[in-house]
Amino acid sequence: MNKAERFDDSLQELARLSKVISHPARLAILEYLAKTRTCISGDVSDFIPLSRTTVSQHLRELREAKLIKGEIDGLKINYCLNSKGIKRFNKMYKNFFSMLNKAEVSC
Amino acid sequence: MNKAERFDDSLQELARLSKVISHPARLAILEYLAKTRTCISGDVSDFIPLSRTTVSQHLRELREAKLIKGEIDGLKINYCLNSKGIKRFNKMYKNFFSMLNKAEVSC
DNA sequence: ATATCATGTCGTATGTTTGCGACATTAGTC
DNA sequence: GACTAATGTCGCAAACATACGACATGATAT
Repeated sequence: MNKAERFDDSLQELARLSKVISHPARLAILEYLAKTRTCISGDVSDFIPLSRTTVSQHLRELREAKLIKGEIDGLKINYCLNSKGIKRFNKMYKNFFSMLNKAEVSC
Repeated sequence: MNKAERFDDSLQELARLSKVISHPARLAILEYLAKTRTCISGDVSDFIPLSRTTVSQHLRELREAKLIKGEIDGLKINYCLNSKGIKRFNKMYKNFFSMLNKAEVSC
């Protein structure tokens, strides 16, 4: 039933990345990491009103999408924003939307 | 089980809009409308490799998110991009990501 | 009025995401 | 080595999204 593969690669990737930021918990995690630039470890879950398990899964999705990265530091893991991945996303987004914005609209 | 309401309004709205563009069919529809600036009616479904029913549902989501609008013209409906809604989305997106990009990263 | 065309909505099957408790793993501490 | 702390992974249930056929609606043409 998944017919996504019928579409263009670039559309698919933008869709995939958009899906990653389409959950408020994941946006909240990104926001939190932006604020605490010292990339505090997984006590992200103290800040986010969800169980540790759930936060851990959201962290994984963000990591897999390369929007954040985690560095092991003994027992803890320091998560922080992955500027490279974020820039890549921004570029794809901009690309798509500048196309939309340039378009003439006739109704 | 939906705990989304625990999050900030602005995060929720950005998440909601991101979800709308998180499906390649919906991106393809936006791209198509950008190309055929004459906002051809629902023969969008001839272009998109999905059934008319499914396309109609995707159109509705785009409409509800104010990314496109439809104008009834006799029997047909002319869909086209809703620049206002698109700009609003762009603004929210930019807002959020400029915050991320300004953030210092220390790992 | 009835036939037809362009659309939309409903119902439903199947797939995906979310949230979480329970268990597993791995690093330091005594 | 046994203990605890910080994480991660598994497995399941509930919710949500996707896709589509079948039916409903509404405009226009004959």
